[in-house]
Amino acid sequence: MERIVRKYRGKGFKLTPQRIAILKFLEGNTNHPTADDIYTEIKKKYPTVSFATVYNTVQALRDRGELLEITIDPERKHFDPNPSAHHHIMCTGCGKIGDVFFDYSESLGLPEEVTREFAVTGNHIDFYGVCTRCRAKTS
Amino acid sequence: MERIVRKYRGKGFKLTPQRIAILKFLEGNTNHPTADDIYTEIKKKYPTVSFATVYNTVQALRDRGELLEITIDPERKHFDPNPSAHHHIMCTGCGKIGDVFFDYSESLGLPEEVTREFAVTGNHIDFYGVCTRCRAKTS
DNA sequence: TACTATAATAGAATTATTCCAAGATAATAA
DNA sequence: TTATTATCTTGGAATAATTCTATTATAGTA
Ligand SMILES: [Mn+2]
Ligand SMILES: [Mn+2]
Ligand SMILES: [Zn+2]
Ligand SMILES: [Zn+2]
Repeated sequence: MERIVRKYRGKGFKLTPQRIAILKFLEGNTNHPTADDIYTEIKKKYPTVSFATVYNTVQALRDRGELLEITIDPERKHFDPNPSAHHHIMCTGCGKIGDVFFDYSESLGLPEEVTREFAVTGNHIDFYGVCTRCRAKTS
Repeated sequence: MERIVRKYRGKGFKLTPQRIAILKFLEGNTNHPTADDIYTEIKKKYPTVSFATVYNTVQALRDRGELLEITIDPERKHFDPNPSAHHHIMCTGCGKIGDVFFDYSESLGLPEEVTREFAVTGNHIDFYGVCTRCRAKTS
């Protein structure tokens, strides 16, 4: 917690109790929570917290490059406190999202008809699969 | 149009005028339209068409593997009448989505810690970039 | 301790998408 | 053809995710 406070204080990022709670929840979190996941968690300690605060905070973090919005799930956005370039895999059974830490950049050259039209700035791979637990169920 | 009718008739896919109009609009369409794009277009000829019909139809097509739902745009779903495996690139300026026809499968091996947990079934790459027109504007 | 820019909040508004019940019609077979 | 019926279309309501707004509160700073 002290680490978090130290990291953000004095960077123009105002640290309120709600924000600190959100930052603590996100710190090292690899579950790729939704806005509702964050809201539900913070509400335990701050029952009056609002969705507006959750969205405001993740937007502020996103704008500072501290957090990524993940689009792999067609139903809703998921948030990732790890802003380093990496990819994701989602279980088509339960929706669980896992990390894929591997840099494929070297392999992702684009056809000339694409580079003629687009100046490429980034990429993200969505993998799909079935997790261990879901395989156990179905079999 | 006759080709479309021939393709779907007798496959348990009931062909109504609205559906034929949607199929015609999608046929060969590489613009990755949203539900609203489809609705707006069909409404020109069938002013009473509803969003329910648009969504019902794209769902029916999706379930038959004739159409893909694209998640590259965090704001809304886009639909792609080309169900063959391919990837996409979106302009971060105007949102335009282009196709990337290249099979990267060979290069997308996954780390063992991932394959230990997930049985991989598919992948899709989102590329980001800036299109020609947007580059012209900004410079 | 006072000041002020910024944040938190409730709730309304917006937007995308799904659901539902009633009427309409495409496909099929007599 | 015509009758049958499963499926589709439709308007509108319902849901769900996200954003906006006006007001009140407060963190950081002087
Ligand atoms: Mn991640
Ligand atoms: Mn495409
Ligand atoms: Zn699973
Ligand atoms: Zn553009």
